[in-house]
Amino acid sequence: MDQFISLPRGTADILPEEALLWQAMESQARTVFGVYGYQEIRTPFFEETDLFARSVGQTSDIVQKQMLNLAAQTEAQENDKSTSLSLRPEGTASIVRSYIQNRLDKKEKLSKLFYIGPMFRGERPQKGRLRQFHQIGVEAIGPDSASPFLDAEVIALGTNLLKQLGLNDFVLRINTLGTLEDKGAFSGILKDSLQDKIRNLCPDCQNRYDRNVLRVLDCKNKECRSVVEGLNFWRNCEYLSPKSKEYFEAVKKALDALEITYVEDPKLVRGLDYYTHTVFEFSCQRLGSQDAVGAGGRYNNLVEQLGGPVADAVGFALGMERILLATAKEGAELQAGLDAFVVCLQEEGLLKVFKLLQDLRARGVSADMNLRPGSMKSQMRQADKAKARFVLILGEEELKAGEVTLKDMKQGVQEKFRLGAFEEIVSKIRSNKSEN
RNA sequence: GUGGCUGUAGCGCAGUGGUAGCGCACAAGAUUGUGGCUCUUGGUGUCGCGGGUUCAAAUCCCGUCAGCCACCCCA
Repeated sequence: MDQFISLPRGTADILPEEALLWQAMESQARTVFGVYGYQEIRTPFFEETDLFARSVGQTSDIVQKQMLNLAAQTEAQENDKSTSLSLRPEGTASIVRSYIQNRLDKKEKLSKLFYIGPMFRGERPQKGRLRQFHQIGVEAIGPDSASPFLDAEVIALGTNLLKQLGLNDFVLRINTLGTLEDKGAFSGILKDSLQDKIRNLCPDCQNRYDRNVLRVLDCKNKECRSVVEGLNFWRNCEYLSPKSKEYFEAVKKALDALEITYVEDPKLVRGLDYYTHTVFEFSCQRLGSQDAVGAGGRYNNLVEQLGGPVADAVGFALGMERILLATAKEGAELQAGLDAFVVCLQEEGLLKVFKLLQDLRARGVSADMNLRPGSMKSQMRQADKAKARFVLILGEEELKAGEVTLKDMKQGVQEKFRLGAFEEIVSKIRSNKSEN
C-alpha cells in the first residue's frame, strides 16, 4: 500500500450495520408519507447555481460561502461557459424548479411531494454537521395550499414523523414573518431603529444590517442580543398586517386543535430568504450546538419568483444524521438471522452441499456456508454468529448413508433427512420459520 | 471561515525520552463430529502523515491531514 486514499472531508461511510438503521428510517418515513398522501419526487443532486442563488438567497451564508461548485465541465457545458453548476445545498429549490418545469400545477391544485436524499454544503465539519448530509423533506405546493390548516397539517406531519422515528424529546418553535410586504416593511423599521446602534453590533450583524436585517434578531452574540432586547417593539408583531396576524392565529388554533405543543418564538428567523408567514423549527437540546433536527415554513412567493405560476407552498426538512444521533439506536439488533447454515465436513461432499445451498436460496430460504470449510467447531460458531435457525450438516456418516442432518439451533434437537428429500427439508425449515 | 482539544490493534483506551500494552472483538484448542458459557494459547500495529531535535521519539519541536468542542451557520 503506497498511498491510501481516505474519504473526503465531511463525508461518511455508512457501513452495513448502520445501513440497517437508515433503511428502517427510510421505510418508516415512506409509510408515514403514504398515510398523509405524499408522493416521492427525485431530482438531480446538482442544478444550475443560479437556481439556488435565486431561491435560497444571494445574501444567505449557504449561497455565499457553502455552495459546492462543480468544476468539471461536461461537453455541453464547454460550449457555454456561463452556466455554472452546484451540488444542491437543500431540497426545496430543486423541487420548485421541477414543479414549474413539469407543469405540475396543471395536474392538480395541490402537489404533496416528499424526498429523501443527500445534500451538500462546504461547511467545516462537526458532529451533526457534514458536507454531505441527508434530509427527509416534504413540500406541499399549489393554489390549494393557501390554507392555515395546511401549515398546521405539515407541522403535525413533521411532529408525527419525528415521533415515529423514535424521537420524543424535541421542542417545536414557531413564528410568523408575514407576507413579503410585511417582511419588507419590518426590515425598514428595524433598520431605522438600529441605525444609531450599528457600532454596538458584532461584525457579522453589521454585515447583516445591509444584507438581511432580520437575521440580527436571532444572533446569539451577547451584545447584539441586548441591543435587540432594547428595541422591544417586535414582540407585539406591530409590523404585521391584520391579515397576516389573522393567518398566524388560525395556524395556532389548528395546532391547538391537533394537540400539538409548540413554543412561540418571535425571534425565530430562518436563514433562507424564501420564507414568508409561518416558520418553524424542531430542536433537540441533547445534540449540543447542532441542535436543529428539522425546520421549515411557508414560501408563498418562491414559485412565482422562479418564473412559475402563482402557487403558495409549505414544507420542511429533517436532518437524518441528526435524528440518528438523537435516537442512538444499535443497528446490530436489526440484523435478521439466516434460515439455515450449511456445514460440510468432507471434501468429497462439498459439491453436493454447494448445490444444496443454491437450491435453498432459489426457494427463498436464506442460507450460507463457508466455501472453505474448517473444523466442525468453527463452522458451528459461524452458524451461531450468523444467527442461523437451522444447521444442515454433511459429514462422513451422512455422506455414506446419502443423508443430511438438520439441526434446530433454538431447540437443540436434530434429525436426519435423505439428501434427495429436498422438499421435506425446505418445508421443515419453513414451518419453523413461520412459528417465530 | 475563527479559536481550542485530540489522533496508539477492528472498536474503546493506557503508555510523557530507552524500541508498545490492557479490555472487548478475532483465531486455534480444552478425549478423535456439534454453536452460545468458562478456561488456555496466539497475534492483531505505517503509534494519523511528513520533517526536525537526540546515541535513542508513540513520547519533545515544527508542519500537515482528519475528527471533536465552542463560535459561525444550519438539517
